[in-house]
Amino acid sequence: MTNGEKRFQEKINAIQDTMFVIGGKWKIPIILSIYSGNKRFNDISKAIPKITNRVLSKELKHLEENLLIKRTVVDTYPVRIEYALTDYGLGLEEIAKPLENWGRKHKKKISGK
Amino acid sequence: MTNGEKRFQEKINAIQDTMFVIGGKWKIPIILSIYSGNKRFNDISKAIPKITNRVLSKELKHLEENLLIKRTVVDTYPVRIEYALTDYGLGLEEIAKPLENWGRKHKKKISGK
DNA sequence: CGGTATCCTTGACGATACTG
DNA sequence: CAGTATCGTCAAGGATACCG
Repeated sequence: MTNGEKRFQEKINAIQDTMFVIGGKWKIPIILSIYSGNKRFNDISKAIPKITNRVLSKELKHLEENLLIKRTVVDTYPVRIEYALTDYGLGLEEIAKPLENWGRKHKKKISGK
Repeated sequence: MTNGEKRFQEKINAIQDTMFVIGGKWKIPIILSIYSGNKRFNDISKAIPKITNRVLSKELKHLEENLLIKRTVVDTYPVRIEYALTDYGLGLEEIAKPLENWGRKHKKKISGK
């Protein structure tokens, strides 16, 4: 494998790693929902049209495992569960912004303007 | 729907549009492969470990429909087919870079360094 | 060389019901 | 309130063979 090919493979791997973490239909919406102030399971759920409990639950776990969000049990009675972005999770802004900008541009382009 | 909610939905839509175009397992590798100099079907194929003809064929069509690449029939004998990024496709750099950078950071983070 | 055709597997996602 | 459990669907992707 040449040097160029090696750098090429590393690029691909890095991007596919990112895709694994934030890819799929729901991860970014969930992150944005929490980012915009929703803390509790049902609040996040309501903010995202059409997501089901089952899927939300799984995605939250995935995001927690990847250190992007933190789940906290607030010790009131009855207990509340709160989700929050970690500092690390806030770093996603760095990629969310470009993705959003590109999407807006693309829509115009494809719709023929 | 409040104003904040509306902006939130627009953000999500823009990002999901982007994901639709470049999401999935192979689109970015294919784009990078062409970007790095591969023009012909079998060259692109060889540069990307494990991709099958069927999948590559479908993805190339998808990318062409979204105006990111251009397919040209070169009139030699026998004819050659050449793929190239469009100017518009080159604009993907704007999102590929952040995705790559974030992926590298994330790998370190998760592997515990 | 540049693909199609067929068939198959898997995993993401959905619907609905239920629970501590 | 914050999820699980169960069952079902569907599309992305894979394996292999073949074609003009």
